[in-house]
Amino acid sequence: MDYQLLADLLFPNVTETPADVEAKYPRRELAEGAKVTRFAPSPTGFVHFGGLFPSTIGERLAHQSGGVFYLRIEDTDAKREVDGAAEGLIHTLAHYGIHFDEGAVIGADGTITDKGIYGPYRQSQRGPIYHVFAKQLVSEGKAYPVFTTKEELEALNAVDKKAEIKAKDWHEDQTAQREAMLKAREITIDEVKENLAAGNPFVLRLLADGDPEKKTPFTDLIKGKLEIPENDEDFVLLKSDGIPTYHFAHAVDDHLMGTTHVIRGEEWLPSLAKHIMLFRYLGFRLPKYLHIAQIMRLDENGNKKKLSKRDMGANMDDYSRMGYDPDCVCEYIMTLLNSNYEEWHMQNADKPYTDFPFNIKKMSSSGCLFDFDKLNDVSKNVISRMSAAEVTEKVTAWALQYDPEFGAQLAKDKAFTESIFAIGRGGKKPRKDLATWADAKPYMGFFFDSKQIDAYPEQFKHSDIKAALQGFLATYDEADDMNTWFEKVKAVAREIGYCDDMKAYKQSPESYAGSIADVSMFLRVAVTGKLNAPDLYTVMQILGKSNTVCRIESMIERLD
RNA sequence: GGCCCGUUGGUCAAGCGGUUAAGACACCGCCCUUUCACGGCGGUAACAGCAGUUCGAUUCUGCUACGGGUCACCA
Repeated sequence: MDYQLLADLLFPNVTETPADVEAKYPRRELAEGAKVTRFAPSPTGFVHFGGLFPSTIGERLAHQSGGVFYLRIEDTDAKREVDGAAEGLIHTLAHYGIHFDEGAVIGADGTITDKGIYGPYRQSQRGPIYHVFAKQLVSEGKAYPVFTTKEELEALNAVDKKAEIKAKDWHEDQTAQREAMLKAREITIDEVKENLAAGNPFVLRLLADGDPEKKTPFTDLIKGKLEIPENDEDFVLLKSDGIPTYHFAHAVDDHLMGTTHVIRGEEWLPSLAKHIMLFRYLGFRLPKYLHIAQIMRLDENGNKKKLSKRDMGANMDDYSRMGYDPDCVCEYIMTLLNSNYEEWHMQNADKPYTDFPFNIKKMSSSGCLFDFDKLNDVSKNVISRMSAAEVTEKVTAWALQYDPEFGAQLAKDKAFTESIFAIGRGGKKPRKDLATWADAKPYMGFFFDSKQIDAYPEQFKHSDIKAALQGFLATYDEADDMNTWFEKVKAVAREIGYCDDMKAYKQSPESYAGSIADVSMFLRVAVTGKLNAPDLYTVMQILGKSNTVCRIESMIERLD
């Protein structure tokens, strides 16, 4: 077989050599140890949690080492592509603080443009580059074409691959595939000419020389030492439309773009042998690999399942809707990525997570379950450290978008709103009431809306409650300091025969009708409408005298 | 079904041949406290199983079980 002739027949228009292409993409000049990483999504939908994970790792590794982090759009499957998905991906990533030095970026006009000299950064625009290397492989006898008629191709595209594969008898199918593959390898120049003349499309397959009985030792930066069987499958390099498969694009692009570390999900582990073979065939140096474990969820039977796009907590845009701050989500991701992050953070509470010395060795090799409890806890901590002004701004912005009525109330008097969020904030032990911005309304909505009122516990006589409320109003003075205010509440308690000292009350609760705690509760419900609320004195101060008195008076009326 | 990866409390996880097997979340109890939140103290709870190597295995090896992934002209 004259391979050069075959190559010319298959790729008559390709005149460049690999060396020509290499010359256009010079090696990056980077400091020792600098890592070049990338995020390479296919634009088939929104960013999901499992995608933010590797991109965070890539961003950290690159930027922490003085390297480059770039975005490459893997749009080699036109059938699955979703309009606008690429733009959405970039926006969502930016929302979570993931910024790219290079690659496909949103230009000033809102459309995607290339930034950097290693482009194009959209694989659909790199066709000619792939063909140069494909031709090279053919000319070396390392790849060969497999023709189909257009009718066969249509039939192929019509079947539901997933369903078909699931129903397969594996053994039988693999034997048949193997036979077909071996037969296809024996194509002759004449057959190629005939097919070409007939206008039949072809796929280009790699001629695999591996023996699966032989294992190649391989070290993955996360999984550690692995043994992978050599590849013996003549996998597809170029699809019949001339577009490369993931495998081929991965090898060519990551080589030309100078990727030093490939970060991807562990579902790629089974095809690693293919990639190793491809890099060898092409004479490329293999990058380092980090195969990260999948994020899991619990299915209805209690089994772990890969967190898929439709699951609760998968779509990153849902987190915005639920009111999670991106900083909180990033923080949570860091705790999942590096087990020592929390410890570091406790000692460096004032530093941003980007100061954390991210370490590949600390990454877990097994998949973790997504845990909202933990996310909420992390969020509460992050938010508790924010200033009242920051919380005000963020809650308002969130509410304006997702709860406009509430948002308008918050925005109406910014200083008032901020004074509410200032309660218990700023000290050594700040309150932790909010995990999400959506928690704000149940927490402090009573400042704006006095219609929701909790019922008083049944054991208290309305006459007592009423007497307490009236007694309080009789001496209430907004100018009182907290101690004076509380002394007055105590006096009210005594007047209605309740104990004004908790220690004494606990000694013999049966001696009293109730305690100072109950009197406080009478007032709290009247003022806030709730059994539980932040410090009552402060609430009254913020609410102001007329509001406070008005609420108590209307409660007195209700009790009549 | 073949191949690959994984398995420490409910969850996330330290550990890297000798430990009373950390810590965080969740849960429970107590304390603080006019409620809540915060904070403090304490508690329940784990090395999947079986062999082997070893003076000694959570740690090394093998097998089994369970879980996950993959086997497309998808990524």
